[in-house]
Amino acid sequence: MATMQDVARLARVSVSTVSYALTGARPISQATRDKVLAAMAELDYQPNAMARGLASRRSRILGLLLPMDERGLGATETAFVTGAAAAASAAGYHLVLSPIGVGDLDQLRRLASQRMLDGALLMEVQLHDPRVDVLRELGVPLVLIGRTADTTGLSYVDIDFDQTVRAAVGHLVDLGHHRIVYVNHSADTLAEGYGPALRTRDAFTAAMAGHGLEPLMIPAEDSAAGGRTALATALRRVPDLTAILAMNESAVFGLLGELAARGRSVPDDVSVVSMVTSPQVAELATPALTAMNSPGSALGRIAIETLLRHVDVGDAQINQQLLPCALEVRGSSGPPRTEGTTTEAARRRAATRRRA
Amino acid sequence: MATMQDVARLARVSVSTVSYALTGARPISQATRDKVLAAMAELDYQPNAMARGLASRRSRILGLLLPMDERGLGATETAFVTGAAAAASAAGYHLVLSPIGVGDLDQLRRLASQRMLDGALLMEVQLHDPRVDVLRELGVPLVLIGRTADTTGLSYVDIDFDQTVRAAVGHLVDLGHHRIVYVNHSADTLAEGYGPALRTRDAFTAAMAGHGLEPLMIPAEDSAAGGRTALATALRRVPDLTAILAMNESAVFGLLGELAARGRSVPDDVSVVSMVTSPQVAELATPALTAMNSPGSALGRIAIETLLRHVDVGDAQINQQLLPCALEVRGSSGPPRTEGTTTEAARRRAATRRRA
DNA sequence: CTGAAAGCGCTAACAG
DNA sequence: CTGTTAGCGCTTTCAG
Repeated sequence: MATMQDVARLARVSVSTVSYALTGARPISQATRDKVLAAMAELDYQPNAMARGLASRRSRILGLLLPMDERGLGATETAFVTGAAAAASAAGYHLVLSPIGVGDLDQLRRLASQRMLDGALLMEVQLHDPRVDVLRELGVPLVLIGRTADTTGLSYVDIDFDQTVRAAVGHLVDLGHHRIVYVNHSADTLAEGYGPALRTRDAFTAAMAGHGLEPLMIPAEDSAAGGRTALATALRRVPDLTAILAMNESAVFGLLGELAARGRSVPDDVSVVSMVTSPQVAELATPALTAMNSPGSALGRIAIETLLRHVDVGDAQINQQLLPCALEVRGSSGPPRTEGTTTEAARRRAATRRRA
Repeated sequence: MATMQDVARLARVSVSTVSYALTGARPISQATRDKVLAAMAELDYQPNAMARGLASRRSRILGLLLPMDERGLGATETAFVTGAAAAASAAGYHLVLSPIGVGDLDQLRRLASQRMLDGALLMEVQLHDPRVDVLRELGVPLVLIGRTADTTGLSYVDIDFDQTVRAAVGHLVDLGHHRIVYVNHSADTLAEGYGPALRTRDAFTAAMAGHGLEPLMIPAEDSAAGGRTALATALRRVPDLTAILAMNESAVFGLLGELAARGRSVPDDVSVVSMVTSPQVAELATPALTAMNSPGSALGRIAIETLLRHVDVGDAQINQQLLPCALEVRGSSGPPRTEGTTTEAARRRAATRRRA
């Protein structure tokens, strides 16, 4: 493994010159630079990350703090990670994913106080996220993916839930739907103050009001069973509902299953629109889900760019940015049946159609 | 940020004593150790990772090389990652996930030759995986998750596909099924030599032969559409099939959707068993999928333990280990209808049942 | 524009 | 059992 000494010797310059050629921290004559670069190439030189980090007090490592629950990473999160990794790599930084949630504060504290991280991206941010306090206390720059309750002095990028919900409701209303039910995350999740659940709830209420419609939200556990229960509740409360907006990738599958079991066809009897969903997941359902596609990789890129600005200049400008999801119409949404269709009639028709 | 000097001064010992107290690389009297520990606690001391890494030529970082395709991380992979992270953390190492696939060789080369990684775990290993060559050349210890074609001199942990397939087929045969079709990954994936697809194919052939049954394998694209197409093909080739074994989490959803669309009920008309599937995903389907649960977190733990052995002693013993998946019966498998039931009759009965 | 040299904070001989 | 000290490989003043 060649060192900078070796390069300097071969190029017949001093080590500092090699260093400056590498970092560009001070001007170098073209002739010298060429000599140095040639020597580096010949020796297949790669700077030692630890030595560099020790001397410069910069690890060139950015952490992506990524709580991993048993559910895994959806395609949405993956797109985010991929976008972030590409942006970091382009800037000469390494992005390391650390499965650190709000429960692993000690681990985070260790990682940060060992000066391993030049900066951190927090995913799955909670309204009161203790990781923020830990990182601030240790002086590690950070950018949130999502938002805490109080975002003063914090940079973040997040989905524009308000606009996304408005677009989804607009799509359904344009199709002619009036009785639209919103299936959200669980009551516990709402009680915990999970931002996306709260923000979409409020956005749904506002969007429906804007169209002069009655908003009904039903919480659902993040599972197929939760979706089935939610559908039962929805049908009890609004027997003649014609559309469901869902913000719960797991529940939406149970919901579709239960709809089929009850003989309600999608989208003829009930339209379903899924929020913040990746194309890959939307295509898994039968029929494929009309969905609001999350801007995963753009979100990742912007987050890294913002973070690097903070890392490079300590007091960089705070950047708070929202990106909307784009509507992608697939098979699960369509115009409602004409008024007057009863539940019983619809069921009978569905059964008939199936036998045909 | 306190340094080791500060600790030494406060404890009235030399820096080397502090260092040895920290690493345990040489015996320390209890009294001295207590003094040092007290000083550390008082100063809230954390060793500087870069300095440590430079001096010891050990980064204490293990890389988990994890190609991220657009599909994301399933619950299976997540369990693996979580198990590995826990094991690494317990050993005082940091596990960093790097979204590096076989296409990002340059990035891997940089990471490794900058001496950032003490060792690496490779996921999604291909039969001829160039990452192995890069790491070996650079002297970075590695453990495979999966297997290359030639595994001499390589440690790996992998799923015991042979035993897993045998157990799945056994389950169906015990229920009374004879006409069992195997839905695998795509033809392209097979042609590329993707290990799990090839190994399960062969295991399926062997298992069926063991029961005196005819094996039929059908490749399917990794998507819902692929599953629908595969079902159509399967029914064309074996109109009276009673069971499907699937090794394709995406296709299995399309397959179930198509089965429902054709009025074949699961499991009454057709039993479905999904291989190497996590409980979370299995529960998403309606009915919930009988599945072979992958040993994700155990796999991760064992992989890390093996890797650390290689890191600690350069010429550690090669460890090649296979873990089986465990059968978990849910709603998608059951006894077949009695012989003689025609497709038409089954469809009619299904429709009737649904209206009841 | 270039060189010399003083560290960065820690580990690991080498001495006792 | 403990202390002294020479690096690890690089960055960054300070001089020229």
